[in-house]
Amino acid sequence: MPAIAKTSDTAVVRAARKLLDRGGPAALSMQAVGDAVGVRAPSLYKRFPDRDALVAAVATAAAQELGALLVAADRAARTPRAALASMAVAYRAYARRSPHAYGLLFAPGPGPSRASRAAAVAPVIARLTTLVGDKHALAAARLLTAWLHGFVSMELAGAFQLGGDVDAAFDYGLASLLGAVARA
Amino acid sequence: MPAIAKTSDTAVVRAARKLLDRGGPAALSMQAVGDAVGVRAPSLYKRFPDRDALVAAVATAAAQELGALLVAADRAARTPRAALASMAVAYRAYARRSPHAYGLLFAPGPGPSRASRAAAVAPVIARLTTLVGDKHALAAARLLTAWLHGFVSMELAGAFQLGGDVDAAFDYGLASLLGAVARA
DNA sequence: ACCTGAACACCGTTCAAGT
DNA sequence: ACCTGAACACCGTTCAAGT
Repeated sequence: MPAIAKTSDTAVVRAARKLLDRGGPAALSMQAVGDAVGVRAPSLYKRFPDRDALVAAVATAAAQELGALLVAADRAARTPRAALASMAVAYRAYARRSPHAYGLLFAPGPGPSRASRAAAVAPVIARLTTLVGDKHALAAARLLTAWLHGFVSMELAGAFQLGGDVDAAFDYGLASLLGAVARA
Repeated sequence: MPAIAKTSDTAVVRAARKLLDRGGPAALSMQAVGDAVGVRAPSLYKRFPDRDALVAAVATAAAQELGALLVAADRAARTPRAALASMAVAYRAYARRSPHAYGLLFAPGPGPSRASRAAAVAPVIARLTTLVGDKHALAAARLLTAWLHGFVSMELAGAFQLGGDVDAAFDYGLASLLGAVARA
């Protein structure tokens, strides 16, 4: 009874992510993932209880990836305000670069683990704490992250159809919000 | 060749919406919709080219429904600022009452018609025009609607997991934004 | 003009059987 | 311990045949 593993959890998640990036959620089928890692679909159920669990693992990896990018953007900035602006730009860039993976983060259905989602927002909360104080940091973080998520998901959905400069709208929104929270 | 129609476009959309409300997108299957209107699934293709088109029709109806609620909230208010606050509350209430229908409005995949989506936001833009002037109305509308959409979709996804009062965070965000746009 | 049953290709998932 | 083929129930969709 040798029991040779032909693949691994991480290889499965990586393959699933690639299929998602290339073709959206519908392309992430158990059969396609199995093909990509050289295994039949039923074998995947030894690693993940069902498709939702696999999708959730992809979402968790995406949340970690985004969190790492925000940390990097935060570190490269010199003032709290510049750090928040830099994280906002990095956030939007990630969503535009990986729209399907981003779409998993706050969608109904299988989502990232609580820990990974909390970790993704942690650097934003940390900066806001130094900027507005403990008392308002959480509410301010929710204001900023809600706007960020709403803006990029509307942008990805093509909901900004009334013309005008979308980049300018992003800058306007960011400046308004940073001004508003600094004043709180 | 009598050709008796057993159902109608509006009855199909209504049945699809009910299935969506009750069981989410997965419950909106062509077979279930056919059962609900007393017809076999293939007959639905005489009315809608495919499932996405039917879902888009449900999304369009939802956008019109939300737009009408915003207009009503707007009309009941006495000042531009009160009207905006009232529309924001009505917007959130709609999303919480009909989360699956709301989820269609800005999601990837089949969405509402451009006209219906524009109509849903029109009362917000109108109020902002009187409040901040033509020049900033569009950017201000995008700030407000992006925050609204982000807030309610994060709330629906259960993304506010760090505790605190979510209602208070909504009020804080709304007050901050109304202050920010009034100042612009 | 609309409805139907039969068929096709594709899902996710279970499970007994292999090594 | 992991992998497989076969099977099941369910999809969306097409199409020839009915009235």
